[in-house]
Amino acid sequence: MANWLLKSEPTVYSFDQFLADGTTYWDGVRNYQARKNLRAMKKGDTAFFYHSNEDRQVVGTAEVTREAYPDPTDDTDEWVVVDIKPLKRLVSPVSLHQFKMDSVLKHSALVRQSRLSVMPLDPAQAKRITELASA
DNA sequence: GCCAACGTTGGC
DNA sequence: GCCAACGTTGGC
Repeated sequence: MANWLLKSEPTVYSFDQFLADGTTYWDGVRNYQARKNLRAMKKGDTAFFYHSNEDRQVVGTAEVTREAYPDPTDDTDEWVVVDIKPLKRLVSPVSLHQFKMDSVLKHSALVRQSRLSVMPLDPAQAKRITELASA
């Protein structure tokens, strides 16, 4: 089972809204690398939910419930979405600053490729986020 | 609000 | 196919 990180601006779509919705499709991806990652997501995979801009921290987890299918908000049929449902809110959110300070997480795509919105995490990185989140 | 990083577009 | 111009993202 793979681990992913999804970015969202809290003013556009927050984790609170996601919890209220119960499920959502992850739309609006218009970047080839992000699309490649979306297509690689499998049902049952875990995704960490990161608030960009104002918040700049990982605030919760989600599970992939449906693999990539055409983005309903896209007329060109070129882009895809996945369905996800919330798992839980983190006890302690993990900030971008913590990522940069951490010997494992500083190598993650979140730090190295700040503009990528859908990115993979390796097992060590996912484990480390979980550790920090429950501390 | 500014700016760096980076992706896309279009002229040649 | 190259590269300058431009637009967008996201951290600070």
